[in-house]
Amino acid sequence: MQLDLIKKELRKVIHLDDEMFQDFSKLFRTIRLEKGEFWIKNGRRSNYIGFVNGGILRQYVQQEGEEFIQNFFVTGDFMGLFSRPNKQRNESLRIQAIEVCELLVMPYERLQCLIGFSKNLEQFSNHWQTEKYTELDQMYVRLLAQPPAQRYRWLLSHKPEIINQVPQYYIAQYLGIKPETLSRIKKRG
Amino acid sequence: MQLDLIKKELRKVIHLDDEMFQDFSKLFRTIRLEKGEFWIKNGRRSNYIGFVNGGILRQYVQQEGEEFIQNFFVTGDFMGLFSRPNKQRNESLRIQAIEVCELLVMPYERLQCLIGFSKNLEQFSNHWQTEKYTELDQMYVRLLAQPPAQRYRWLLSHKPEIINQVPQYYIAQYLGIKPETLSRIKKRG
DNA sequence: ATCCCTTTTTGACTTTAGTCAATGGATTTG
DNA sequence: CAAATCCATTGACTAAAGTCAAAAAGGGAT
Repeated sequence: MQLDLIKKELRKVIHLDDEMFQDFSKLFRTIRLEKGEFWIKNGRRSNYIGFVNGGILRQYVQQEGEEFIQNFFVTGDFMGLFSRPNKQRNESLRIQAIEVCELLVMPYERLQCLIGFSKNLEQFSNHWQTEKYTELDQMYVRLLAQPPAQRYRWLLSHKPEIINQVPQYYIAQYLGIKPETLSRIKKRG
Repeated sequence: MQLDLIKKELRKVIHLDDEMFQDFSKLFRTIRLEKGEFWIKNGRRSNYIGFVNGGILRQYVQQEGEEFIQNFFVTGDFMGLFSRPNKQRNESLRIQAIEVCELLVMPYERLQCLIGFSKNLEQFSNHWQTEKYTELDQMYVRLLAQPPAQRYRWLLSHKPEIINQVPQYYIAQYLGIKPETLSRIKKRG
């Protein structure tokens, strides 16, 4: 099990000595998702939090036959830090591997338990909740205030890795436009 | 100071006996905002959390001369439960009283301190963070997936109090459309 | 390389929301 | 009360994105 990446990501946020990380890492296990497989299906909330150790996933909902992407998870992201205490799950929510992915997963309850023991992990949880909220809030304003072409330019300059790794019709679903429109935006510049 | 409402709202979420509430309530003070006054201006994050004891406010950003409303706060809402640990503040964020408002406010640090002592208040904080995140997430999907007319109908059936208390051009700013368009939507039904 | 399948691009046309300007209603102010 | 102001509505027009269908471009597999 390759744990350098998650250690590095955790250490961006909290102090975590090797011994603590040792304890922490014992609770993880690795799973592999093939392209097209789901981590979450039909809004069924996962009992696990997950760390993307490699690959890329999309979180989307289906409405009237169309798919709308809320978020991408790329290598180095944590998934599910918010999903747990959330009662009103969305039936159509799915998280799907866009390409082969390796995830490190841990039952949510265990994280809760660890957090109970360690002030550092509580920081970690708080940090990520706030982080995710802020991110969503900013995306919201973008969607509300900016026309498609600007949203695309933002994505281009702030998340180039997504544009490189993901088919264009997914990008379109993320930007809230049709693939044809995205194609035309790219053409105009 | 009229505290029945906040007590009721708190008790929806956590167990809080009269003695605890007594302690808690000592830390609040009341402020009155006239119509048009700001609780937060230029993204300057407030050191206070606030409870709307009466009235209604709008949270909005300005971009290229236009205003976009992210959220309304109505009687019974808490404000600022997320704002604290948030470094990258948005310069143009404002929260403004749409009509005369009465707020109960408390320094954020004191809440933090109380949370340190009381497991219940930690629950409270967690509950609200999750609540707010979920709400925003659902609004996001609505904005991404639904056309203006559907978004209006949703507002009509789920937040009628907003439609009743707020001028239509604010509703339009909230729905991401122009007032003229909203007018036409209403006409068609 | 060719074939097949998927994705992207392109074109013509339709639908939808935005823009600008004018009108009408309601409320406030002198 | 009339004048002024603010907001909502309406109409004619423009701009933007969606739709549908076809063509072009990639990307594997054999």
